[in-house]
Amino acid sequence: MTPPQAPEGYDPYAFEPFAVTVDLAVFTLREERLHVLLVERGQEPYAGAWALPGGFLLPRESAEVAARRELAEETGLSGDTVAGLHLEQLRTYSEPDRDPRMRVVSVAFAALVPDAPEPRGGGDAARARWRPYGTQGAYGPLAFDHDRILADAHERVGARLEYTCLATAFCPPEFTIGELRQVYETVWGVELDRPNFRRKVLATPGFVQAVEGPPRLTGGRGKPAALYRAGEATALHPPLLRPEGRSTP
Amino acid sequence: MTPPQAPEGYDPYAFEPFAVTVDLAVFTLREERLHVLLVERGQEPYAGAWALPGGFLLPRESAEVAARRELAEETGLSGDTVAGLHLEQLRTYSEPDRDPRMRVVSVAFAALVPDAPEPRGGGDAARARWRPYGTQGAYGPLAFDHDRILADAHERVGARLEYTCLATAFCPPEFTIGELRQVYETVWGVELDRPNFRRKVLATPGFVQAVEGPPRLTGGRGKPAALYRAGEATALHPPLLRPEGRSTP
DNA sequence: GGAATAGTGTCTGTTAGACAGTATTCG
DNA sequence: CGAATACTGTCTAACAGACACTATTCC
Repeated sequence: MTPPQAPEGYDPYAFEPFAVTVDLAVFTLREERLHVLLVERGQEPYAGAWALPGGFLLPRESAEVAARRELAEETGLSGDTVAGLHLEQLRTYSEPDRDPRMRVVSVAFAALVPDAPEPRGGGDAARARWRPYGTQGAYGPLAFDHDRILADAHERVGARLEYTCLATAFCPPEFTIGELRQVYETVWGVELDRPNFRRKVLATPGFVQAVEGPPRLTGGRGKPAALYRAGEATALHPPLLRPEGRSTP
Repeated sequence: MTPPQAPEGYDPYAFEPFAVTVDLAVFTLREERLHVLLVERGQEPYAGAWALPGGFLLPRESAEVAARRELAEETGLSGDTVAGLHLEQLRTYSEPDRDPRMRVVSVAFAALVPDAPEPRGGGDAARARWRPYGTQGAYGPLAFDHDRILADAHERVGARLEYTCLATAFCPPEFTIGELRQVYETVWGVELDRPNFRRKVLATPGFVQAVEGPPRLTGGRGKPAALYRAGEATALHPPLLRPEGRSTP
């Protein structure tokens, strides 16, 4: 809400202040593996641990704006590039002790990046690295409750692939059906039947649209594949369900 | 995140403080119509306007705990009852000017209540009323950005009915298939084929389980219907899609 | 009996899944 | 040539949607 029971001339400083931050689970596909962007913490608490990128909301920023700003800072990508990326609010984490220093409420986002340039640029980006998803254990548990946030983000992205055209957000502007299938296979961790996947995608109006021009070789082997662009549709009807059949409870 | 770039001994009071609140979109079914719980504001801003119930997070409360506390306060329901209700985090609204008084970040929740006792009890509950959903216009626009939050909540609940067993949260502990169908029809605003709906529900393992005992008359007419309880499943596979085919983009 | 609701059975067009087979490219 | 990938076609079992029909109750 917004304070119905707040006293009339209530004092903004009456309560212990809350800090509000954004945390980002940024996914990309590199070498047929799902990768996530992590930063190494330089200071306590959790100094030396890996964490999701993120930061404070500035005084006149919404969480969405702050998330895009942080994304640009951490990846070194241009503002224009970041403006076109898929960014989706996940949920808000507000357990009182999630940060030992003070009360921090964090709005988590999931972002999808098509290609994966190694983070570069000044400042924050210097500490950011792409890490294969699922191997966080190799880097020790993430700082704060970021393991939980990351797991939630992965589950959400997997579920969104079923009902939306989100998969194209992982692909470059022009892509082959095989590359699109790779997105599903990599995120879901399953193998899909190639002919059936192709038929399903092409039968869904607005999912992809053919691109004129010469086909492209995939990995140097096999027949060159036709190219497609993302279509106008955002939702998938009927959905493209995961083989096993797990959904978001 | 949680401050990676915060200066080492940073001062929690350095920034203008953010207030953090919860807003609740509480739905119920009364007389075959979807109703939402609204409160009438007694003070500026938006004095006299209707608003979603909600309130500030207490210093050591998570958003979920605060939401259940507010729900109990506004409805007059017991803590035990509220503990069993379906409560789902929607998203967080953080536009800088959503509250003219100060910076307020609000975590919105959607809640589903099976029966609809008129709100009673002291304090806040006195101002709360059930209002038919879709007629907010008759009461003027809601305060703050609550029209938007309410619309988002409705869309989310509708989408969740497709993929989860959520519909049983609108029903009393024992219900008929017809009552369950009413939930879908009312929230979606469509008519469903009775035999097909029945077949689909009974064919989904874990959605409902039969209850021994005598059937119950529905509305005083027709054949008494068998009773069911909510099953163990939380997800619906395959999903029960809306006839038209709109999903969550 | 008429109206209303619960419940059963049946038909049909669509679709998902499996899989055989052809086309094109690289080494 | 073999291996790998793209693409086409076909078969089958399952399912959604439509709808006819019976059963049980209140008026």
